[in-house]
Amino acid sequence: MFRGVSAIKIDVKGRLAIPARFRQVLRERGNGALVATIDTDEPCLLIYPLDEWELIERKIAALPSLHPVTRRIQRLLIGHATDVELDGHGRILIPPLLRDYAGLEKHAILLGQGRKFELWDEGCWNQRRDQYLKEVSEATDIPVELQSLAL
Amino acid sequence: MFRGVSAIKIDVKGRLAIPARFRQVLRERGNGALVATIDTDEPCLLIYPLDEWELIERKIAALPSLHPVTRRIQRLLIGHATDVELDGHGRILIPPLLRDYAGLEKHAILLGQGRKFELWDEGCWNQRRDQYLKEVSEATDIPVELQSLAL
DNA sequence: TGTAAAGTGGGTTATTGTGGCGAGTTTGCA
DNA sequence: TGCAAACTCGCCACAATAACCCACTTTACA
Repeated sequence: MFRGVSAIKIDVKGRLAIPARFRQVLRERGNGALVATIDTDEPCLLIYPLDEWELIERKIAALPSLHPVTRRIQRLLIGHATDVELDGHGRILIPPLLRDYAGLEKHAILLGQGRKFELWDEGCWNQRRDQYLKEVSEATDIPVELQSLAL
Repeated sequence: MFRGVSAIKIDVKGRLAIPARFRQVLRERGNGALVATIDTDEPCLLIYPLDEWELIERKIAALPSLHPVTRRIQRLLIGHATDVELDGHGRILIPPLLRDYAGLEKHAILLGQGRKFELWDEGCWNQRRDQYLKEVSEATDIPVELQSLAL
């Protein structure tokens, strides 16, 4: 499971270094092959190990493609999913179009999210995080499952 | 599986370069023979490896052609299907009629979509993508299969 | 504080993308 | 049937990009 938040820099060529603690695992699974795609709710990218992505892709592809919403999800997710690979220094190159989508500048935030990573532009993430914190503290309609969750 | 977005240019002669990462596969399957046809829902083109297209064509042809809707689908899909071939530089030539149908100008977007590609005019795609993103986030009638899909 | 590992930023080279030229072919028209 | 125009297609050249390699800085840890 991938955990934790890391501040990372993206160099002028669009490369970013995956934190060293994840590299060995990523190299063992699929030899450092990853897939980056967009998140449909937020301006951020999702990064999966290739094998993990293939599971999801199969599920998405199997959805009834006549249903307009699923058709759109297929277009967006599979359409944006791009293979990326760890280079000799544990870095990946984010394709320009995806960089644009997430508004990625020099400073980025990589969030471990269990089976995947989320990649945010730093400014964007700070804004969202504050907003989330605010929303959570103000929320009144908390699901019962959540209320019973002992943190 | 074909995946990922690529921004590509169409030259004045209507040629477009298939991204290099797909070429080898396309050459191995059917020696670079492809089929381009129209999408019946959206102003874009569908591009299949020839062998993949032949499967689909057979399925379409097998539909009960007395039914007016299938008759129309047959006309549209099979009628617009055009053989195209990778040239020495990995480019294909899109026939003028198909170019017009998809409103293809100089800047285009190629979307990998599993077993096929979709080819969009860039402006058109940007519009649609934003619309899809909006619709997906607002959608209420999400299929159960999709709800259970943990991204 | 010394050493190793990780992070960062170049420079170089190979590959890919793009536009242009020109020969050959087809099409349309007189 | 002959000619001109348009279209294809192969080829070449230049530009842009990504892959590779190396070096320096920073951090972590003994």
